[in-house]
Amino acid sequence: MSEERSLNFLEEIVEGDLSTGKHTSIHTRFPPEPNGYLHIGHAKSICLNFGLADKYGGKTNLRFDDTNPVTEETEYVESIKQDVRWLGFDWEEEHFASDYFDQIYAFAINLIQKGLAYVDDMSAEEIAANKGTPTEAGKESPARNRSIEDNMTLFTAMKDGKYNDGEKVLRAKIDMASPNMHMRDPIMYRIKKTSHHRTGDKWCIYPMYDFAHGQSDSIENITHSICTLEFEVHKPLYNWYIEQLGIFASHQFEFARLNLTYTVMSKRKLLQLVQEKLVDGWDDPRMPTISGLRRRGYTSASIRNFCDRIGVQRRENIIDVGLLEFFIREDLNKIASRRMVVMDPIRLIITNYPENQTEILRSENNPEEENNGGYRELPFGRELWIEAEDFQETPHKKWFRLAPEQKVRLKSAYIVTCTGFKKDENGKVTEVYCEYIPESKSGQDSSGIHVKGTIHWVSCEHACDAEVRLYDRLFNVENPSDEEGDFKTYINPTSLQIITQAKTEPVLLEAQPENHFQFIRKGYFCIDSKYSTPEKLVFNRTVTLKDTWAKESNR
RNA sequence: UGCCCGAUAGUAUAAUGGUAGUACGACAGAUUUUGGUUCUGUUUGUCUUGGUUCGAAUCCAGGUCGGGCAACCA
Repeated sequence: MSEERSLNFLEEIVEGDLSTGKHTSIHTRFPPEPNGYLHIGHAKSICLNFGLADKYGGKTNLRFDDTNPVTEETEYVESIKQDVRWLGFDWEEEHFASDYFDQIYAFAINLIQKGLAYVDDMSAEEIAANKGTPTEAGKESPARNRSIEDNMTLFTAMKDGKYNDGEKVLRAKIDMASPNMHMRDPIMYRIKKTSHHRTGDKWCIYPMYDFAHGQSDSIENITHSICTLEFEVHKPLYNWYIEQLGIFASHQFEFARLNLTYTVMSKRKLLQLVQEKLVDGWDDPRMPTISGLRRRGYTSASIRNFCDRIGVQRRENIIDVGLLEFFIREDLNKIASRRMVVMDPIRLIITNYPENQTEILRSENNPEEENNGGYRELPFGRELWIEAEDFQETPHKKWFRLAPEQKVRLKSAYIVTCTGFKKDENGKVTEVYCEYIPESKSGQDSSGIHVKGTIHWVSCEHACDAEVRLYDRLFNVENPSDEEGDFKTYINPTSLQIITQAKTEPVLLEAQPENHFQFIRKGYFCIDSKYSTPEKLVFNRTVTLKDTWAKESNR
């Protein structure tokens, strides 16, 4: 089934480690900080970590990197778990860095007793000032040569809450002249008298990322600790702690994070959009979050396929958001039920069709499926809603929809010939008149007439009203973070268009939140899980159909 | 101006010293009761300069360009 693919660099590393016997099995982990919602960039990491373990018969843990109580919340923990599951992955073990606080504390004591850590009393500003610059060595703190006994006493006092935030820190004694800034006596522990979402007020000192992450990996026997490129400079420190502590040697490997055109991906920026109410929450369908994509109508399979296709490398990249759209169209084309919905309705009156007559026609659910995915019933009558844009008074040269005297097929119904139209006082066409050809009925057409155009329609008498939300990219520049000034000035003002009076065929009343639809000739849609009610349906457009006519007509 | 990383069509991604291939996009055509889908074809690329070699996208050296690093964030 699966095509033959060459190995990515992480797979090569894993295969190497397995074949040399360095490891007999592999263990990865996905380590989000619960301070925001997961986005498509995390999906790449999730697919990587779970995919790698799965491919080589290993295991993957879910671990929450919750070492900073100021930013973390249980709400985020729950959403992260839901999103990982929705993406189709199940973790081996669930952990929290906070579960290891006792052990990490013991690691700190261990380093103090080896003379490799000391309590510093300088302020944050002083420490920064003494750190030097990338081209200049830092200065050693006067506290650096405190005795082990003093350090023990002071660190215990820190833990016991004898000091306020910022008064003391525990630092590793490494090298203030290192060319790697992270090795210049990095901070291991800081005081934060803040309640933690899991440990409450048990602790008032919390380990820094660097003094928690590698140790957590080690405790869980993670063999391959995969993270993004910006952590590359942390690796020497990651290794230093593990070495000095003499614990299981996990190894860190870095890959380039995902960037998408017309999208921002940093949690900080996404949080801003949410807090400043520029979007409707983390799950706004325009957000690149997993929950946003889900609400928009993306399938988890399409996201997995996307992540698989973009691969993994160590070079910076920005991927065309069109590729994501390709994968969702590919998936939805196979599974979405076809329905007819008119978004900008005008009346089409079939003058030679009997008044008060209704016919029940049938139409295939999905021509891509076996047996057309079954059929649904479609009421047809003398007056129909059609799209205003499907009629042109003076047609474009390659136009093959409705125009005076032109013929068109009404999808799954009859061929009609346009005989006239009516305009209102503003010159807008409000009604189009036509005559139908009784012998041209869909499925039993004996008319011998072939038309180029087919349009969708909904019976006026049977139509249901619905709200339809059309989404476009959130930003109108390719790389908002690259532009001058505030990224928010590049928000696309028309990224959400709400159509309140769309006309739908009656079977859509049965639509369920998990259903995917193709509104014929319009795009893929789903029920909005947040605002749709049985009384008032609200649909989200997942993505448009490819539209070669739009290109042609714009020439 | 220190350290680290990277550079293959428009965007991604292969080729692991031996024919630069694939996907998306773009363009053209065929099919089509969705201007959708499907099918066919076309198009565009190894950052640069040297070196090693019978042979270099691949190895080496210099350059150029891009990214990261100076939070008591992760």
